[in-house]
Amino acid sequence: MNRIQHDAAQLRAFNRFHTGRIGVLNERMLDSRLSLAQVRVLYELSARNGVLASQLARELGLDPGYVSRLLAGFRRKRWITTAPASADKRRRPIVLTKAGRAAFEPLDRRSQTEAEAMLAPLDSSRRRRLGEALRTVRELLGDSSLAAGPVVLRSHRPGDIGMVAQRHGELYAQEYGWDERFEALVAGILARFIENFKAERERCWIAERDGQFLGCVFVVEKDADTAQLRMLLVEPAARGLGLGKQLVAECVRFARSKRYRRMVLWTNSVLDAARHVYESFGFRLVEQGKHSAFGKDLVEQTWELDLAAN
Amino acid sequence: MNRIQHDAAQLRAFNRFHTGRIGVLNERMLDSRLSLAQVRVLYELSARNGVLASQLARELGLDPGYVSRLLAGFRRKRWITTAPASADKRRRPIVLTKAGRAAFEPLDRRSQTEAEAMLAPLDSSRRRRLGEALRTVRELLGDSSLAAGPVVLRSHRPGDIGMVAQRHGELYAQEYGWDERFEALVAGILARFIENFKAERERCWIAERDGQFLGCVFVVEKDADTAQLRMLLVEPAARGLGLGKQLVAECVRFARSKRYRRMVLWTNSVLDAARHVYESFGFRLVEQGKHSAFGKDLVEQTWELDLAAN
DNA sequence: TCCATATAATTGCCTTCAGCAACTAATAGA
DNA sequence: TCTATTAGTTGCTGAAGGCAATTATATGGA
Repeated sequence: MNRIQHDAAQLRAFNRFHTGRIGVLNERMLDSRLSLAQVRVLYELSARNGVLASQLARELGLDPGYVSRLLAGFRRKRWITTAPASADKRRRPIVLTKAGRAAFEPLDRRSQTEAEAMLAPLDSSRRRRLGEALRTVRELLGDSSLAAGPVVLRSHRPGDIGMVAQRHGELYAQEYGWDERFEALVAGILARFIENFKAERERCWIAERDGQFLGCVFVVEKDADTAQLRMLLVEPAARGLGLGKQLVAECVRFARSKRYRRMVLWTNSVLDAARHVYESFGFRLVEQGKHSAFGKDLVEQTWELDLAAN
Repeated sequence: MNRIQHDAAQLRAFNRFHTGRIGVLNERMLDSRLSLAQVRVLYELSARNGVLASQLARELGLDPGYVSRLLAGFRRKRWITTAPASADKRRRPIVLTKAGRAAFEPLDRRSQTEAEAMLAPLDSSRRRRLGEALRTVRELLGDSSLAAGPVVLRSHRPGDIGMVAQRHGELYAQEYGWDERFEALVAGILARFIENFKAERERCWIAERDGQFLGCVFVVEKDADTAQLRMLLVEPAARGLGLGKQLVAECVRFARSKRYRRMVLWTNSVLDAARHVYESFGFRLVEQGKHSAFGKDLVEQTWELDLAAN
C-alpha cells in the first residue's frame, strides 16, 4: 500500500468513526418528531433568511421534490412563510416565522448541549488541540465556508526558533532540493540571533493565522549603521496575500526607526518571488557570485537598500 | 459565548461540514443498488469474520429487525452463510462467502478511489497534516478502535533539525520555564552536528509513530575515545513506553560498535526521568555544579559511562 | 431440578422516506 | 417570438426502518 492509499484508508476509517459517533446521534433527531433531513433544512433556514427551496436541495444534496414536501410540511405548521417575492417571480424566498424559530430553538440548544457533553471530558488544552484539528480537516478538505482568521504578526517565543528552522529546511528541500545543511545553517543563525539578541537593534516577526505558521522575517544588526534582513519565508499556503511585502515593510520601518543607514540582505538567484519583493522596496543588487552549498550549485546575491534616501 | 460553547459550536460546524461532504457521497452508495446501511454491514462483515447479527445492530446503531432483514437479503444472494454454530446455539456467526467478497470488493475499491480523489489535490505535507488531524480528532473523541502504529526509529532528514529544536524549546519552556535561550542552544548544537557531521562516528535517532514525533537522541564525537550523548528527548505523549531506554540503548550500542571507550553526557538535576535512565545503563555522575541559564538557577551534571567495562 | 429472566434472531405490520418523472409558471437567450 | 432553462409542485412507488410479538436457547438462582 503506497502513501496515498494509506492516507485514503485513514480518511475512510475516520469517516466510519465519524458516522458512527455523530451520525447515530442525529438519525432520529434527539427524540423530536423530526427527521435528520428536516433538522438540516431547519438549520439552514434559521441560519440564512430568505433561501430558496432549490438552494436547499442543491446544498444539502436532497431531492427537490422531497424538499418541496418538507417545506410544505413546515408551512402547514406555520413554521415558515414565503417572503415578498423578488423581481423574479419564480423564486419564493423562505423565512422562518416566530413559531418556526421557537420550534427550532430547543432542538438547536439540545444539539449544542450534546456537543458540549462530548467535549466535557476534555481539558482545555485538549479542546484547543481538537479545535485546531477540526479546523485543519475542514481547511484541507476544502470547506469554502471556513472563514479564515486575520493574519497576525508577533515576536518570537519558545518553539519558534525550531519552527523557523524546520520550515526553512522542509520547504527548501521540497522546492529546490537543498539538503539538511541549509536547515543547519538557518538553525545556527537563529541560535546566534537569540544568544546575542539586542532588543533595541534587532527584531523578528512571525506571521500566523489561526495559530498556523505562515511566514517570518528577521532583522539583525550587522554594524552600527547596517541592518541585515534575514530568513524571509512565506509558506506556500500564504502566497498571494502580499505577506512577503508586509514582512519586508516591517523590517524597513523598524530599521528606519532605529536609525540604521542601510539594510543589506543575502539571497539566492533561484528565489524569484523574494527578489521581486526586494526590488519593489528599492533594494539594489550589489554583488553576486557562484558558490556550491546544500548539495547544489547556486548563485548567491547581496542586495542593499539605502535607508537614508527619500 | 464562553470557551466550551464556542468549541462545541466548532464541533457542530465540523459535523455539518462532514455530513455534507462525506455523507452525501455515501447516501446511495456509489450508484450500486445498495443502501448506506447495507454497505456499512458489508464492510463490517468483510472486516470481521464471524460477527453476530446482534453485534452489527449494536455497533452500527441499527434496529435488530432491520439488520436481520438486511442479512436475509444477503443470504438470498448467497453473499453470506452461517458459520458452524459455536457452543451457544442461539448465536449464528456470519461469514462472507466468496461471492460476498466479490460483491463487496468493487464497492470497497470504489470508495477507496473516492477517498484518494479527495486527497489528490493535496501535496504530501498537507496530506500528512490532514492525517495527523484526523487521528487527533479520533483520539480526542475517544475512538477506542484507534490502533497506534509501531514506534519507528530513523535517522535525520530535512525538517528534523528544526523539529528537534522546536520540541526542546516548547517542552522545556512548558515543564521547567526555561526561556528561548535553551532552544537557541539546542539549535546551535544541532547546526554544528550537521555542519561537522561524521557519518562514521556520529548518529541520531528520531522516534516516530504514525508520522508523529515522539523523541530523539544524538551521539556526537567528543574526542577519538569519547562519545557524547546529547539531546535526549521523549515527548510527554510517549512516556511510559520505555522509549528513553530504547534510545539510550541505541546510543550505547552504536558507541560500542564504533570502538569508543567511554560515553559522556551533560544533563541537569531537574531532569529526573532521564537521570534514572542513565543510571540504569551504568552511567556515573562525575561532576556537578550550579549555573544560571535560560532564566533559571540550575544544577548541571556530567555523567560518564565506561564502554570498555563488561 | 425447575422456573424466571435474558439474549439471539426472526417476522408481521405499518409509517415515513425519498427517488423519479411529469407538470406548471416564470424567465432568459437567440 | 420561440425555445431552453430554472423554480417549484405533485403523483406514484419501492425501499427504509421502527416497534412489538414470537421462537429458540442460555443462565442464574431457589
